This record gives sequence, C-alpha cells and structure tokens, in this order.
Amino acid sequence: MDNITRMRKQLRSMGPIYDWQRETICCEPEYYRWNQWLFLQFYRAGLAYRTRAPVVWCPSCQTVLANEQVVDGACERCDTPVTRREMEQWFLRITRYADELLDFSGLVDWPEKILVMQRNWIGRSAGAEVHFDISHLGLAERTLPVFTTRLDTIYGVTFMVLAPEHPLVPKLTTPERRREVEAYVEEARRKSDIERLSTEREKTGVWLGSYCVNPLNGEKVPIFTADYAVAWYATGAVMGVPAHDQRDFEFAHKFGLPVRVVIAPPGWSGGELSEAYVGDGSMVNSGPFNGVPNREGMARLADYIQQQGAGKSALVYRMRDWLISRQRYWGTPIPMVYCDACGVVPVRDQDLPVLLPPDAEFKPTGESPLKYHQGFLQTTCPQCGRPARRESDTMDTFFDSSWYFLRYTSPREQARPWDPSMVQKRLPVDKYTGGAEHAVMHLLYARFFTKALRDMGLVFYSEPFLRLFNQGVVIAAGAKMSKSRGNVVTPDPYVEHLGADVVRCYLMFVGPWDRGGEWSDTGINGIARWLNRVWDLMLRGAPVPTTSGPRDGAADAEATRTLGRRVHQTLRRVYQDLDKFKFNTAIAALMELSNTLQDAWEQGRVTAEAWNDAIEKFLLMMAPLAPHLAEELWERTGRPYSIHTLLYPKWDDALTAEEQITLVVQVNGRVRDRLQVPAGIGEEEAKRVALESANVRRHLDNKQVAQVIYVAGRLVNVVTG
RNA sequence: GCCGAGGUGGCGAAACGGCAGACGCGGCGGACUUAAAAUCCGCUGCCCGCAAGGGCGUGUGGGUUCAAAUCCCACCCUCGGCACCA
Repeated sequence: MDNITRMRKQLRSMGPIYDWQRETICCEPEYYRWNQWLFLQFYRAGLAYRTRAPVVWCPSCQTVLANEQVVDGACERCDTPVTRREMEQWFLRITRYADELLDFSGLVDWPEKILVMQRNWIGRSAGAEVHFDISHLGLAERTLPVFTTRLDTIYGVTFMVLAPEHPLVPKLTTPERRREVEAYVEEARRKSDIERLSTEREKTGVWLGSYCVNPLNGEKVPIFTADYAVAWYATGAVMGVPAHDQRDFEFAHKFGLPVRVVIAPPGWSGGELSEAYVGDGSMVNSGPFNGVPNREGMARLADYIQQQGAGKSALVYRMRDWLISRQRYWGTPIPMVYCDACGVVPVRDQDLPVLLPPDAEFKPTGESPLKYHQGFLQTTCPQCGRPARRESDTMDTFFDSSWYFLRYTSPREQARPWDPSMVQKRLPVDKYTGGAEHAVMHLLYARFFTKALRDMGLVFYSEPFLRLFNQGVVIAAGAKMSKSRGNVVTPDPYVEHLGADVVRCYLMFVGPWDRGGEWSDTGINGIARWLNRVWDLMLRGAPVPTTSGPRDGAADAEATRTLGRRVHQTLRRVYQDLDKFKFNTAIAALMELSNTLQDAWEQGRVTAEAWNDAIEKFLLMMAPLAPHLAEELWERTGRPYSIHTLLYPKWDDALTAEEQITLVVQVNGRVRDRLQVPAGIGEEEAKRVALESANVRRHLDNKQVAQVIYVAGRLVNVVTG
C-alpha cells in the first residue's frame, strides 16, 4: 500500500492526465475476487487444469514460473538462473488458441517486431509424428513417438535420442546400463537451463542399452538419452539422422554411430560428408523412394506412414500452456478446494472472494506460505461439506493484468467484473503503449484472455489492443531509467529542481519516442532555458512599434501575415507530430515558433491583435507538452481556467500557404542557385528565370541544354546534352 | 545461425525521391559585469580560397533516376529478439 501511495505520487508529479476515479488496485479483494471468478470461468470452459509437469523453478523467488517469464535461462524478475522441477501445478490452456494467436489480422497497427516475437514464441512447426516400434520390449507402451520436420530423411535414422526427463527413459534402460543412465539424468536435472542452452557445448549422452525399430525399413536403432533433446518440446524424442542434421551429425561422431546419406547433395559421389547436408536433393538409400525428389518424398511418406498406421502428419507448437500457480504469498489465491471424498472442487461463486490472510509467515520452503496457515488452509468441501484443504498456491500477477482494462470501464461494479455496456462503449483499446519486453508475456496473455472470454460470451471482440506503440527506454549512466526498478538515476530529483514540465519535455525531445535515448544533464538544461525564454516571451505583452527600421503600413501588414502563417504552419506540424507520437519534432516546431515570436517582437512590426492570437495558440499547443507552465501562463495572460479543457486550435490551410518560395536551380542535378520567386509561379516563368541566372549560365558553359525538369513549387533542373 | 531495427556533423537528432544537417547540446567570437555565473547577439559538416565561388560529404561497393540519406542488389558494423525446437 505504501508502494502504491509512492507510485501514485511519482506519477502525479509528472503531470499526466489520468482518470483517478478509475484507479483499480489488483491486490485488493474488490479486484482479485474477479480474478478468482474469471479463473472459475476458465475452469468450467476447460481452459484451466491441474497437472504434473516438469516446470521452471526459480531458486531465489522459491516459486515456479511460466516459460514466458524466463529470460535467457534466468528469472525475469530477479535474474537468478532457473532449474526444472516436476510439480503438480495449475495451467491455462493458451495452446488451444495458438493458431488464432498467430493470426494478427484483427490488429490495426502493431510493431512488426512484436508480431515476430509472438510468432517465434508460439513457434508453429509442421511435420510428422512417427511411431518407432518398441513392442519387443514388452512394455505397456508399444511405440516410441517422435516428431520430425524431415520425414524425407527417415531412412537415414541411425539412432534415437530421448530427453533425460523423458518418461520412457527409465523403462528403456537395461539393468547393466542403469547406473550410468541414472547418473546422467541426475546431472542433467541439476544443470540450470543456461548451461543446457549453450549451443557451443559438446554433445553428451548415454546409451540406454535398448533398441527401437524404424517402421519404414525395420532396422534396429540404439536409443540414447542426451540433453540436446528437450523434454517439453514435441514428444521429447528425436530421431537421429546424422547425415542431414548438424546436431545429430556431431552426436554420431562423438559416439561412433553410422552416418547414412539419404538425400544426395548436388554432385555427391558417394563419399563421406564433412558436415550434415540440410539442403534438397534426390532420395537415396531409401528403399522404394529412391530417386524421388525429397520434397515430393516428404509428402508421399506422410501418406505412406498414415496408411501403415506408423504415424501421421502433425503440428507442433513451441509455446506451452501458461503455468499460473505461484508459491508466493502475494497474489490471488486460486479458488480451489481439495476434498478427500470429492477430489478437486471449485469454490462456489457466492463464496468468493477467497481472502488472502493478512498474517502469513514467510519461510523459504519452496511452498506457498499459505500452506502453513491453518486458518486459511482448513475449510469444508463445497460439495459434501466435509473438512477439506484449500489450494495454497496463488496466481501469477500477469493474470491480473490480462483483463484490467475491462475493469477500467466500470471499476466500481459490485455484482460483476465489468459492465458489458461500458465495455461495449470503450473497448477494444484504440491505442496502447508499453515496452517491447511485454511481447510474449502481458501482450500475449491479454490477447489470449480476450479470445477466451469472447468464446465464453463475456466480451464481443477478439483483440484487446488495436494499435500498439512501443516506447523506448531512456538510459542514464548505463542503466535503464525507470520508476519501478530502484535505479541509479530517477527523474525525481530533476522534477524537484527543474520542474515536471522540463523533465517531460526533455524526455520527449531527446529522440524518437519509440527509440528512447541517453539522459544528459546538459541536454536537459537546454530545455529548461527554452521554457524560461517561453515564460518571458509569453508575459512580455505585445511588441511596441520600433522607431528604427522601415515603418510603413505595407510592411506591418506583411509582418503580421507572416507571423500568422508561421502560427498556422506550426499548428499543423505539432498536431500531425503528436498524432504520430513524434514528440521530438513537435517540440522542435514549437522552439522554431518561439524563435519566430522573439524575432517578431524585436522587430516590433506586428499588430497587438496578431501577437495575442499567436500567444494564445502557442499556449494551447504547449498545453499537452508542458501542462503546468501552459496553465500558469494561461492564467497570467488573463485567460480563464482551465487551458486543459479547451480544444486544440484548428489551423487554416489557406493561411499556411507561403507567398514567396525558394526556387532551387540545379544544373545536372547540382544546386547552382536559389531564387526567391512568387509561390504561384508557372512552369514557363520558372524555367525562364532559372535559365537567366548568372550562376546557371556560367555552369552551362555554352553546352547544349538537353532537358529542363520542373518540379512545381520546388526546383528547376537544367540538364545538358 | 535465424528474424527484426538501425548506421547522417564533436554529440542527441531532422529530412524518408527534389535545398542534407531543421531543432537542441557542445564549441568559438562578441555584448553586459570589477570578475564570474546567468542572460543576450553572431558564427559553427569537412577541405581549398582574401573573396566571389568551388570541391567533398548521410557505414562500404555497385545499380536505377534529370535528381538517391531516401528506391534496388551485395557486403560490413551496432543494437534488440529467438536459438541443440528435432
């Protein structure tokens, strides 16, 4: 709660416009009861389930994590290398939506980068599942399924690899190999994901002592376990084709396994390969498929194994179901009850929320602190009324953020999570901003929630955020500048010394908003100086006519028109820039206008009326960028509170048009002269004045003029023969 | 390795087929001051030239075009993402 108060204060100090009426606090029962309600909806829809699986474990946080929350083999939150554990946990069936999540057609404008990241993450891969026969071993399992995208290489299989965690590993291990295999599996389990990830590592593995049979050619191939096969992907088993897969090639060399070429490389004379050949070619050593181009062979083999009952075409996804249980105290209790008689029973809707007890004890046990809180744990079964235990794990906080925008539409709703009519009115979100680091977490989860809720009839659209804009990161002293991460440099002291408007404008001005930039102390002074000049300029009052210089009515009228033109040009530029999130150029445009105003004031040739109009429009343009200063100046120049309730002024295209233009004159594409000409100059006239230019004549040097290009309102290019 | 974004003055950056370097920082010179800070004015891509003017310049090499930072091809480098995914 202290955190929230501090955060609220920091946010407010920067002067943004938030509707604080809609603030929702995820850790309060008013919010998390709806997490629980939604969880039960997912459960009823078959989208939430509990199962035992090798899950990612963070030894420092003492909790399991979702795959999405592992960055480079380390915990997203604390950077500790993660390990794996076999545990019974709650999952959301996001994989059911894998294909729909790959369809981005419902989005209006998302950065390509994010789409690519999501696409990679989901990792759809088309291939075939082939069943290698193990019936001779007399196990319950009669076949060993493997997934391959290279069915065309199946005649080249010379070994089989199972991931160390593969459930068949113990069963396929012969007694004389057992000791060695168990040692290897144990070692693999202890290794962090980081160690196992390294591509540089030499291949390791152990033969299990047993064989399986290739259903295509009836050959016996030895079964190994090796950690280059990963348990959670596809079937956790790899068919080893050393001739046509570099990893298998390396493994075969290490263990002296045969390398059999089944796709002939171009110009191949039957000799040994120095590395795996992964390209296309004709099939060889492949029984009835010899001579068939491998692409075609792949399709025919798929039909063939299907007919033989030895396999089928298969789609495999890299993405796993979303593991949402956490062994943390903070988080929403998962509203489930374990009853010895009835099994796993959901808490009844009317009994929600399941409250988080305020007095749990923290122990580094690797289990939820709630597990030791008897008052919380002991309950009765909603079905039979007998004593039962509550689920003690809590939900991933990404559950909260997957639907908060729905709650924003009706935050005080008591009887339901949101008011559908308000959702109808406000959502989906037109424009959403956030960092790219959320690509495969929040942004993917929120898309999944939306689609799942749509299928439950709870919302009526398919994408939560139509447009997405990634803001960049501001780097200060080598570290990401942030409000939440407790960093070396925070903007707070600058807000205190120079004011929020200076910090805001500086952050906008450093560079393109989506790229972030480097914090610079001298740079921010530039903005502070500019805003000081603006302050002074705005409060100066209309210029008094100067006594020096040309003083006639025509000159004054022209100066006044020019000022108006600059104002309207700036209105257009700033509007368009803000619309495109190009804050840096919007501020540059305002700087130019303030320079223009400064000059106009010094020359003292514009009317008071034009001056006041310019000041007013300037302040209105400044309002979204420097809201505090704009409001203060608005009041000090005698205007009624509040500037922030007014509309951005409309520009008049007619008033933005220049009277004079600079006509660029080129000879053979090189600029040789610039002429001031009336804006409405015609083609003939423009070419004529261009050819008359002394500079042009000198460069033509009596050469034949072959062509004269005219670009209206811009340039004339004289081309010689 | 694969995918994405990007390479422009001393620096942050504009321009996205038509005047490269807007705007700001820094630097240099000047005004004010006993002095400094602050402020204000002027200059500031590089090279030649007293000047007028000229040459060279947007990572590298080619190409398209009257005209390329901008479009096309190849390559180099930086940053971000994915990566033993079968």
